[in-house]
Amino acid sequence: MPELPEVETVRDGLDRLVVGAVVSDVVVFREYSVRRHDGGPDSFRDQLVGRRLDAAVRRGKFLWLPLAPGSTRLPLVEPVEAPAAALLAHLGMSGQLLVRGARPSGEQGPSAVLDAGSAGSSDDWRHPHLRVRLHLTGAASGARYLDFVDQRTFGHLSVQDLVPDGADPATPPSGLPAGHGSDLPLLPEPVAHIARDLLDPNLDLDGLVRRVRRRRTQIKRALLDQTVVSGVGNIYADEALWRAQVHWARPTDKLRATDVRRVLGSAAEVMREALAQGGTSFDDLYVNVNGQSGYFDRSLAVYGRENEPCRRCGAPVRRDAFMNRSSFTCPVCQRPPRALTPPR
DNA sequence: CCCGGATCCTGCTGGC
DNA sequence: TGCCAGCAGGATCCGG
Repeated sequence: MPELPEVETVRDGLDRLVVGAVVSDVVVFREYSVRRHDGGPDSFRDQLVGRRLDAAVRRGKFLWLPLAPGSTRLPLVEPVEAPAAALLAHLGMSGQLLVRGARPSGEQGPSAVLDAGSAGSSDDWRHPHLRVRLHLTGAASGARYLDFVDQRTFGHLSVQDLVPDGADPATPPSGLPAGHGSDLPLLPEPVAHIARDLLDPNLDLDGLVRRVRRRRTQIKRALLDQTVVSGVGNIYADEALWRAQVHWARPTDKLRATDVRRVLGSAAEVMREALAQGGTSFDDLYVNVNGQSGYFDRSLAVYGRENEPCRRCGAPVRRDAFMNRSSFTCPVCQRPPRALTPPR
């Protein structure tokens, strides 16, 4: 499932392969995939055709490509005006953004084969779950299509106005890694209420610890609340809590600051490790822009490992129902709160 | 404002 | 073999 490391992997691929390209056409195969766009598929197309994809930016699990007036000519001078709109993407639980037709380049290493899934077929090959296709011109990589593929359709694309950061208007100055975007003062409107993520260089960690401890909920709920801290999903939440040896049901307002800090640090750590391995995938639902899977699932300590031995103490991993999904814990390493001592 | 549960959707899996 | 319930889950909506 795409969480922060997977989305960042995609962002990096888009940055390298489609930024600078101009959208020459848009085909929406499934209207539901642009349901968050105000005006529907026709408006979505109208607002993209002729515009240049100017950057690839991410916050948490949201990803966007700011739009600029289209010109296939390489700009000699940076545009004076900031883009007023962006193509916004959320991958949901099965969304993929696949770049097709790009030429391999020496710098891209083994990820440079960009036609995964289309070997032997024509350039117009369509994935069975293709929902939206952007036709591109002028990409330095040679990319011809940007395909939004999404089996379970929780993901979506839209064009959104860029607005000031609602939760954090006093944005620190720039000088940050290019492309990350935390130095950009404007966000797509649906992202304005999303908190900074744990890999954001401008994250206020002390403020986040205080904010978590002010809440009256369970620690895992706080971790999954994208208005508190973004980018963490069910998988990395369980992995982070296991590393920090904190049970998911512990009440936030009774946790020590040092424990909250350790949980957040573990989450950042596990996501950095996953990112270094190209993200997590259990099947082919998550892939990078080239259609290749990450390998982090081989490193998971508890998620999806019910009844298998804890990698730290050997006790069988326990699965609990949680928020209409699952939580995986080591019953020995992660002591449950007294109020919730589980049966058995 | 804060919290938590229901809901959207598709395809695969497992039980009978 | 076939059918259907259950499951996966991020963000949003809505009721308390």
